[in-house]
Amino acid sequence: MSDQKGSYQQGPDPKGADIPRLQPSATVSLLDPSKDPRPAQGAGANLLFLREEEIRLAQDLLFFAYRDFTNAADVILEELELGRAHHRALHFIGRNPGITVSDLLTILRITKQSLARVLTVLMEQGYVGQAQGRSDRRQRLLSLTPAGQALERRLFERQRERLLAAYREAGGAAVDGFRRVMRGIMDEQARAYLDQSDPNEPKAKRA
Amino acid sequence: MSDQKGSYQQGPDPKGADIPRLQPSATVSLLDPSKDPRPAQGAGANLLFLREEEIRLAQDLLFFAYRDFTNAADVILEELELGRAHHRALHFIGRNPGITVSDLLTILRITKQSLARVLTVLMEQGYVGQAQGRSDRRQRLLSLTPAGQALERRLFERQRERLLAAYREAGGAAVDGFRRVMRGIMDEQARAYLDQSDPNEPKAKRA
DNA sequence: AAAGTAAGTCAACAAAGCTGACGTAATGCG
DNA sequence: CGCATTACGTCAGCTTTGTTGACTTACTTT
Repeated sequence: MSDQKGSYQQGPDPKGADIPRLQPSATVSLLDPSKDPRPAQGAGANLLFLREEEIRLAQDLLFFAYRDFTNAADVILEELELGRAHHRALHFIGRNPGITVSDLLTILRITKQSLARVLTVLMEQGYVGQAQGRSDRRQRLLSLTPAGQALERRLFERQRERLLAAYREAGGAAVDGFRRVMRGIMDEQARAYLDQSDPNEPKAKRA
Repeated sequence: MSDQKGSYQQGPDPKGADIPRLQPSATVSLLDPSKDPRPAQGAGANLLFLREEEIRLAQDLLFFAYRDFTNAADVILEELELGRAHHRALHFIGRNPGITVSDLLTILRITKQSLARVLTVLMEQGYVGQAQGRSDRRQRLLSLTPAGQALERRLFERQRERLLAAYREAGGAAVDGFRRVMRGIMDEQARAYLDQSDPNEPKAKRA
């Protein structure tokens, strides 16, 4: 532990080289509880503390959670010389077998040319297969080959571990809250996609 | 507890506009409930459905929520010819005034060279200022100028709207769950950073 | 005085977006 | 039928943001 980062010297440093422990002065000034503008309202039972700091914390949460979650699969991707873009395509094709190219584009919100780059590789390597649309033969219906399913599963397992641990730690009620908030953050379009994609949630089953 | 988000009607086809409505057959086959491997465990009232589908849903949630959340600030960034990387730097400098370059690097997990690129612009445009470290004069302590604070606030407001709406919709309990799960997803290092950064939260961890 | 550390910088390269311009089937409609 | 439209593919070039590697310049530490 020869290298003390910065000029802080306080207590037992848990891990020499990881966490930037910022100057307490700086940090504290930012979060000074004495200037907590929280109004002392006594309305409903579960009132929200919609202070600025709460929102800023959420920004942090999204950044770190997303970063580390996506990162979980990188080890595998690297050894196969694939990138995250490939993983994303694999994921959504796996979740929507028989999806058309244009539908996939709409989900990913990237251009045809960007998708082509990853799709070409995935097909060349035998992870994704095409089939001509039955009703519209211009369409190319995408799906995972057995190899693609296997790869997707390997990638999935890595992320699953993380999620599982987080879910266990947080508890079932928290998981429900997590889902609700995440849904609320995304666009209406994405919410609609999820509703339609998961026949469990929308209790409207059809034939 | 289940949030009945209303059902979508199958009426006119979703052409062009937004959501790719996938072939029901394809979707359903993926989510066949008949092969639900959910174990009949009895660990308390709120047992978790740790089925595969739940985890895969979370993958979707993270993708869409992160995408749309970060996207919220893009309009402003674009007119200033800045990118998301600039926003990230601005955010973390704003949240940690007086942060050193190396601490910022640790938080962002990028290289010095990558950071230099955005930091140079931010300083040239007068959004970020430097100060020599007092105890260690090699350090450059970064902080937002008034202009930087103003810009950061503009960006913040856009994201805030989204979060606020999501928080209101989901309710206070859900927000707490959201935070817990998000914390659980990220690395220990990131959790430690958050704990140390926010003197409110850090309490006895994990029961 | 020597070694190590914080920060800056040049140069080259990679991943994954983007726009623009076309080409080719297949579909749909007047 | 014939022509416009649509779904998909592809070439070419550019942008953003990340990476290595190789130094340099100040300080600090030993």
